[in-house]
Amino acid sequence: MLRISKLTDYATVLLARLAAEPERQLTAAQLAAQTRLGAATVSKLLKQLHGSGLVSSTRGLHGGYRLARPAAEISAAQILDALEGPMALTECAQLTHQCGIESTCGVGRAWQRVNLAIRRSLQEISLLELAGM
Amino acid sequence: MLRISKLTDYATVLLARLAAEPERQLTAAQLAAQTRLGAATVSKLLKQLHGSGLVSSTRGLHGGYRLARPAAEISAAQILDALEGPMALTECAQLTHQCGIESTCGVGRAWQRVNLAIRRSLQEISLLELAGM
DNA sequence: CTAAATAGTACTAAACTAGTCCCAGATTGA
DNA sequence: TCAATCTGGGACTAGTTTAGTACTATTTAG
Repeated sequence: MLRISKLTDYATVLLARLAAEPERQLTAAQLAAQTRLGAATVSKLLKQLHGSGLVSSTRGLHGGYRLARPAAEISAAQILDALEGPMALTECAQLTHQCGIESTCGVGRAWQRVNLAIRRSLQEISLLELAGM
Repeated sequence: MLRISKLTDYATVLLARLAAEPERQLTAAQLAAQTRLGAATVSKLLKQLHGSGLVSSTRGLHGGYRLARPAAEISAAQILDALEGPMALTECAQLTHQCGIESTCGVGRAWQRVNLAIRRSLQEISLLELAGM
């Protein structure tokens, strides 16, 4: 159903929390408590978000996470990219794929257009809006 | 990665084939041969497409499938709905869901907007275009 | 040195996807 | 009426993906 994974959804919730208090640095445990998600899951997600540059972190005692840049500068597309990799609606739309009927079906190319249209929609929505701010 | 399933992709290929010869009635076996997809899979997909009203069928000898209406009047959104059910980007976006943090997170509502934006994109693309016609 | 954090990796159970198969119902032609 | 050729509707299985957990290493403040 053209669904994003739960984890991506969770990640958005976490980012929204961070966006709500941009000056503070929140630990994974704090975020887990606030969102009622599993601590291990939250931790994993934050690592991933850090890996893709959406949040910055400080280690050690009194460490934690915060947004790497203002919420207004983080788009839904970037969040999806961070958690689900570069978007490709179909396998045909990926560069490496060879489906055998590609030359005759012409459908692959069309999905790419759909892809692009969706991507544009996603780029126009910022974390600010996702967080309801 | 915001991916549609292979089956949906296949279904589009099948619909494109049917769109290419709207006057003929093609059997599942013929379509399977033309698209090089498994006969059983093609059969299953066509049943599904029939169930959701995108193709019409006639049983018995010399039976087969054809588009239920002109390709121009079938949208990508309808195809996705037929195969993947009503689109909902997240579980939060579904009516029946209760996630416990919904009231505070506000994210669910935002995904619905994204949902809508994507849906509009999909509605504007017809099978005619998907088939490259 | 120790406690509190993040970083990284590995693992498991559950859910979903893709694909196949079988048999019942419908229609046609001999 | 009978047999052949279709679709219709399930059930079933293997494979893959997702969600969630656990464990260990590393960093830092006090």
